[in-house]
Amino acid sequence: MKDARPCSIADTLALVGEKYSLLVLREVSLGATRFDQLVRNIGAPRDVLTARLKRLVDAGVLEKVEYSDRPKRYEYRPTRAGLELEPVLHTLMAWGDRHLQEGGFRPMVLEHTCGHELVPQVVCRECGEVVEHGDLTAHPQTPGWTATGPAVA
Amino acid sequence: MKDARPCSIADTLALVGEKYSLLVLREVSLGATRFDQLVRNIGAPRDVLTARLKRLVDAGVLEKVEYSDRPKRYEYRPTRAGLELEPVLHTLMAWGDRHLQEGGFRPMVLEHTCGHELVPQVVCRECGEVVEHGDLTAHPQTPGWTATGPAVA
DNA sequence: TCACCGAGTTTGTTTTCCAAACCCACTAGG
DNA sequence: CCTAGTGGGTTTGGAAAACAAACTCGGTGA
Repeated sequence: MKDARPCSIADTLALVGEKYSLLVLREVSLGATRFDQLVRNIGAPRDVLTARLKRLVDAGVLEKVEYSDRPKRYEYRPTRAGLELEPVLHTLMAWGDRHLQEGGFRPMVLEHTCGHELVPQVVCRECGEVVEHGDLTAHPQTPGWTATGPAVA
Repeated sequence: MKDARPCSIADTLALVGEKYSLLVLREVSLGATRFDQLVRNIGAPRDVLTARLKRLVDAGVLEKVEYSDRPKRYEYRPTRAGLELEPVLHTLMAWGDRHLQEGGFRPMVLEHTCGHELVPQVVCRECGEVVEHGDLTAHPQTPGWTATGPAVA
């Protein structure tokens, strides 16, 4: 991954894009914050999960909190930054619900305080409109890069 | 990944969550649709990229389009389903811009048709409110599962 | 005393990733 | 004709990561 386009999507994925990392975020958001719960609910190998948790804690997305000494036991809670990844989870869920669940099967429904089932939608903060592909123009800010690739190549 | 929570987030990630897959979507959304462009702009090994493209085509997220016979050459275009993954990219970008780019460095700015820089936000489609963590309640629809794990364990 | 629990760590094997080199069809230049 | 270059891959061989299962450690409860 050298000489690639500088991009905050790639940078974010470098932190939370490894296998299981976003599922860890899903679990801690739902309140399953302990190691064995994570192993069971995600189905990840324990050693891999250990590595992911360490990385997420180091990145400031989770914090390791002692919930018992004697024996020492810890749980993993989402930080503010961690909770702010929920929009990513919601857009992934929305896409899966729309394109993957044949027959309308849904394993989980999130209810919004407004009383309805949550159907997440991305809007422009400025004008409030739903963001469509055709409504966007890319402006590269890195010398040598254009929207479709390196300018000097 | 056996016996894990049934979940459309996990299902979606199983399709597009492997390393580089979402970056491929980023590139084709920006108009870089050819193999060598993808290799250069993403920085992925060619054989891995080949595997990802095949998977994304099989999943119906990309389509392989001939743009020249003699010599046969193909490009990869996002399908409608592929373009509908853009909200995922936008929320990843928003998080990275907010938490990762110290000093305000930005490699790319997306301009919305409203004339402002795009700052993506997830809202509830029903009421239009910005979705916050505390405003959600999970309703499991799978027998044996609750919000925090298996009910029968 | 013995079984059990949570939270990992260790072990040995299977997969995947990776960079570099190579291949093939074709085009352009000399 | 010979050679170089381009686009879109495939092949090769070694390094890294994932995986399941077994094990460890501190402590509890019967």
